[in-house]
Amino acid sequence: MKKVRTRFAPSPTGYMHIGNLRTALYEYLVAKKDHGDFLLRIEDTDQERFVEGATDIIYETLKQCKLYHDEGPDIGGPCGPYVQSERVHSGIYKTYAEELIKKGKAHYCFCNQDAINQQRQLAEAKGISFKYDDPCKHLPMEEIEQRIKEEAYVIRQNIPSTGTTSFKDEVYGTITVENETLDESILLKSDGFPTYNFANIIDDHLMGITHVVRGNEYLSSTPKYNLIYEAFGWDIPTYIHCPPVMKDEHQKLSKRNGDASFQDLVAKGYLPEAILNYIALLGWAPETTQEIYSLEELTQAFNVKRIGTSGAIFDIQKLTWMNGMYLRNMDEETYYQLVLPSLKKAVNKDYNLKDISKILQQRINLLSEIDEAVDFFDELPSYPNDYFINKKMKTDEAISLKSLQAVKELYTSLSQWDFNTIHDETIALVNKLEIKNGQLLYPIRVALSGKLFTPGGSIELAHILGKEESLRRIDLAISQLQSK
RNA sequence: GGCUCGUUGGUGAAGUGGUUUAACACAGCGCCCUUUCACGGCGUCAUUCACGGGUUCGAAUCCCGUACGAGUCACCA
Repeated sequence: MKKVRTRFAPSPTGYMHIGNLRTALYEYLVAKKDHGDFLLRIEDTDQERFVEGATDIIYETLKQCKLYHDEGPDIGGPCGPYVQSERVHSGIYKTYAEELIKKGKAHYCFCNQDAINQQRQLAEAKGISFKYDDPCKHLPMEEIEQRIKEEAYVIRQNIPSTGTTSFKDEVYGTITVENETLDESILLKSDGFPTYNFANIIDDHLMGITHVVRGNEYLSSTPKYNLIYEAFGWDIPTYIHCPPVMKDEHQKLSKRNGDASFQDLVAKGYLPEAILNYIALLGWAPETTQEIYSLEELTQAFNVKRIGTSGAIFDIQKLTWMNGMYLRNMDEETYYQLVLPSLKKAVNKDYNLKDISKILQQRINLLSEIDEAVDFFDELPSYPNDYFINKKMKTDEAISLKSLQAVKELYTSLSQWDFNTIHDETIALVNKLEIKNGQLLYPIRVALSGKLFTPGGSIELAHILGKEESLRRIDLAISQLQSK
């Protein structure tokens, strides 16, 4: 059995799309499940679409996701170079294209591009299907030899006009098409660069790729690939076509529509691990009901047979939930280190950031929520007296005022300010006043934070804020309630 | 338009002829717990698997057709 080798072959045209990342993930998983190799190849055969810096984004994304490749442009390997534009210089694509011509499976074409497009448009306008019947196929040998010296030309694939071509896909099953429906597409462009389709075949073969994982938009061109593999007598790789990741039921998720890229999500406070975990589940279902997976666990659990066939809509709400799960499941110290930079930015006064981190951990889904969640530490926001009214807690302004006055007295009398003392004394006060917990604690929390929602409860907040600041805020609340 | 693929709840999905009166999760709703929200717990949310036929004692599961959707038909990948 040959060693499994997969490749992620993106074009450096901008940000990393979610669908692209998922393909990379699946490629990684397919390889690693069988202890195979995962390679990175940059497909930059379209010189017009090349975007500066896009390659770095690819490296950076793979690194952040811990999808480490075994061979690639940045780390080398036995099948280099791993950038197609560099491979072009060695002339391999041209050599193979010419070999195909010798085998009678391809031909030179001197046709004018605009003329063909005109024909196509004409046919489309008439509503009839267009298939280009290339006159160059029938050119005499002498004429061809003469013209390739002086004219620009492309090399086109020859497709048999009869018969069918079938291929087996691991997720979609066996697909058969009539050869006559296949176009004789260009293999080598007039600038000497191969088209994606051709470069792909040559490189996959030369790099020993055993499993091709890609989007299902390639389903219809796969028969043409096979014709070429067969012409060369090469092994056909195992195909794994994946369903698309959708934005809604009609549109695919794409950067062009302004949909979130991996980078956007990270910037919004999503963890790479959570993003990866979530997208693994878009179009693939594990055998058990487990949903939270580390990359290692995914590698174990992954099974190509369980990739679905219909498009999956990207649900940001579920990702958000999952991100929260990751945050909550972290150990305290890891979480603290993670949020420390944001915390330092958001809290400038001298509070115990570790304590703040602790109360924050259980209540946040996104890193980007931190700023707003802890803004009241530095400065008490102004708030309306309505905040003291809560039906469920059975509090209103009058009860709150009374409670706060009692708390003021209690807090003033406390000689110790550790969490347990505050907790025990506060609860004792509740019992003494014969009221509900919420009737005392809810007003305290509002007074201390000036907010309806806070990380942590009133006792945690009082503890973190300190005696002096807590009393100051309670005083403010009392006078605000009295002045009404 | 031709060809190819797809269609289980708002979303991701399980399910491959009977044990499914369709799992699980997100979202929603309701309740409980709790010092608020959250977290956690519990309950509820598809009598039905796009639709119509057929095969079968029995179908979401097999077959055919229809509808709808997507992909592809570039010197883009």
